[in-house]
Amino acid sequence: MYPNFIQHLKKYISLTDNDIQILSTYVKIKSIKKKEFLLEEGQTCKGNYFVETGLLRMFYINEKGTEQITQFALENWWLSDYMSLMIQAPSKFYLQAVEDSEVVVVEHQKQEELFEKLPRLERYFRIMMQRAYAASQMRVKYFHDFSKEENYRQFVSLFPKFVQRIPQYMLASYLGITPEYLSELRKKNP
Amino acid sequence: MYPNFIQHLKKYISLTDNDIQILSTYVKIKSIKKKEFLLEEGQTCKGNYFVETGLLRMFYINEKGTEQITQFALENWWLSDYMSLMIQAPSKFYLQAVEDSEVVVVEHQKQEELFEKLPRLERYFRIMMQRAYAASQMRVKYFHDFSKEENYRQFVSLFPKFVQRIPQYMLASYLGITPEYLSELRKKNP
DNA sequence: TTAATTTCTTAAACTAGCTTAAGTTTTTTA
DNA sequence: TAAAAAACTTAAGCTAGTTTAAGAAATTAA
Repeated sequence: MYPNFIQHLKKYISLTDNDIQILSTYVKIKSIKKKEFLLEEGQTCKGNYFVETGLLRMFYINEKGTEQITQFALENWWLSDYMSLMIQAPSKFYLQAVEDSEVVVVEHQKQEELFEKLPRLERYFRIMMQRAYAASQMRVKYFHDFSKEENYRQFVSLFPKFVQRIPQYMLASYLGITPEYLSELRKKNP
Repeated sequence: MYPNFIQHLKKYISLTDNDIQILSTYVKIKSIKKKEFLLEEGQTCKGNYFVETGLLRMFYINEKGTEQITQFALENWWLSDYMSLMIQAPSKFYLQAVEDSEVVVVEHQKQEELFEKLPRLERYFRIMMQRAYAASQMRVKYFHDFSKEENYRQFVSLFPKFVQRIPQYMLASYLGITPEYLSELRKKNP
């Protein structure tokens, strides 16, 4: 059903077959096609999403009306608008599939019940949130540290396979540069 | 001893007097003077720090040799280099007191034992990490969304009292602008 | 396999924010 | 309370990255 999800859980906490059985009644799997949305601006975020297969992006529309991508999520990553999810308030973000994807959904309402049944999951999610936060602390550093050009070169050399899975204008948006400037950088030194 | 810390915990989880007694054998309080360090570049981060009173900052030295502040932590906030803490590798960051401060220290070695004794703390830290990550998701948005000038005006109007506690060059560093440019912005419209 | 749509490129004019350098004001220390 | 150190200001010249506009190439749908 969702082998990556189960394997991922087992990397951080121990789970019996019975635990997994219980878990299965609290989460569901959802298939979404490329360009479909899990969340749109103005909606309240309903769930925390684990990418079983595929690729998601998080973005918002800025005041100029252009998409600003803030995150991607590949296989084995969690994605959500955690502020909207936590306080159950309308989101400014969109969550959308970049490729046809399978996601494991933990709905907000079910999450508390799930933690009561399987308190060990608090530990798993504590580790996930700490990892995500640690990554975002590093990202702030890179963001300040490097020029846009250096940021681009760094990204391409660190994640070459990922770069092949997304159109160039999405990479530009994620890096916070215009597609025109990215094009210039590639011409200069591909 | 650390009333803010205990009160903060009790906002998120229930704790008996006995729990608090156990807790007290796993954490310690540390007084640090203005400009003293909790962590310096090259050291491995040894603890997670809760600001009982005072004000801390996190920064690194960039390739031009200037300090780049990435975070501040006021009363009731946690601060650490979570990547260094998690993987116990040398840090690129400094953690320093901006004012004389009292911090509650949860040492990395003790943390796992503490979670075994008081598993409920996993929940508390899960919530703390989720809050921190949610805040950082919003911060990425503001960072992209606003010009440096708008970012400055936003910050000052949201946190006027905080702005009074830090020197201007630290605010400039946090906002990612030069002190000279900040000075110009203030002249234009204070 | 053609048309429609989406994505990418080129180049020139422009601007937000930086650099440099010198001077002034405020805070800390002796 | 004087001297030293730290923090802030001013202004001119500069550059990384944007904007605008038009066209070319690649995907997708019919």
